[in-house]
Amino acid sequence: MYEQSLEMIELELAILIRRSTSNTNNKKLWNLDRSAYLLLRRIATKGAVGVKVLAGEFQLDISTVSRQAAALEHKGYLYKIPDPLDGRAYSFQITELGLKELNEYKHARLERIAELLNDWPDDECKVFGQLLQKFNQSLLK
Amino acid sequence: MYEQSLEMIELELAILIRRSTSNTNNKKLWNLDRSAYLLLRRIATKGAVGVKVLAGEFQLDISTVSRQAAALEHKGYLYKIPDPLDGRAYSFQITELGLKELNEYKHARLERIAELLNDWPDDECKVFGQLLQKFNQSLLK
DNA sequence: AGTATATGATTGTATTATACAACTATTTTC
DNA sequence: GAAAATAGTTGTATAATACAATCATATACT
Repeated sequence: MYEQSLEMIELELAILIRRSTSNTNNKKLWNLDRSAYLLLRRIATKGAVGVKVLAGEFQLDISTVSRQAAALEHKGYLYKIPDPLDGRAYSFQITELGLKELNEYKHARLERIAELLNDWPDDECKVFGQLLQKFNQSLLK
Repeated sequence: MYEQSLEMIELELAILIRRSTSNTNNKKLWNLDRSAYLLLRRIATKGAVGVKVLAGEFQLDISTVSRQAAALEHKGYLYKIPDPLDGRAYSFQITELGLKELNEYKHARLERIAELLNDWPDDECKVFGQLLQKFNQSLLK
């Protein structure tokens, strides 16, 4: 009984990752994510930070985040602020353009997901969100 | 109310994909997946098929699957069977070694996930599995 | 104060997963 | 039997990632 749920979760997680990382379908809806989306979102909601902190939060290598942030800076979505207390350090802040892009992208994602869930009852959506959150929290440990 | 659940699902899905595709933590537990695991699993449970069918099922490009299958063949996990009716076509079948590898890997995954869910009540596990499955099905459309 | 060590960030290099395009060898259609 | 379609592979390019080396500045030690 429990074992059966476990197997189901195991399989469905594998499938979810598989479908979400194939470019074929979702193209720009699940792929910008992995790099830019959460980064922009993090900065937009919790303010400027340096790459070290970001890398810690995302559990990515610092070099990876450094490149991502540099790419976003290059696109004009982020700008660098030198740390006044530490000559080595910078933080990245989001620009107006970055905020605009972020909101458009988020909006597109919400629309797409709403479409997927359009025949789901409200309480299932609620539970699904909560369980995903709970699962993600467990992944941090 | 509904909007709030939607936003939560949207965010948590992004986080789940993010965490699952970083190499840092899970290393070999979420990364072999994307390529080999579901492929081996598919062949083990539903029998030999060619790359075209696999690519269709996984919504990947045929060339991608062709390389993945070739890699697994090279490792001795799969072997190629020429189609007796069509000189162009092959199907891949799993070897004893492939089956062994698949089971070990699956076992490791189940263990890891059981660990993550160890304090979840049975009914939450059950619902989580069902909703993941339902969501994945909606992704096919 | 001056050297050694630690730290924040970037850059070089390699790997993996992917897609698209070109190609080969067969098969199907007309 | 020629033309078109199809199964699969291989060439080439891109994106996301990690690890190692490096640079510049800070901090710690004596």
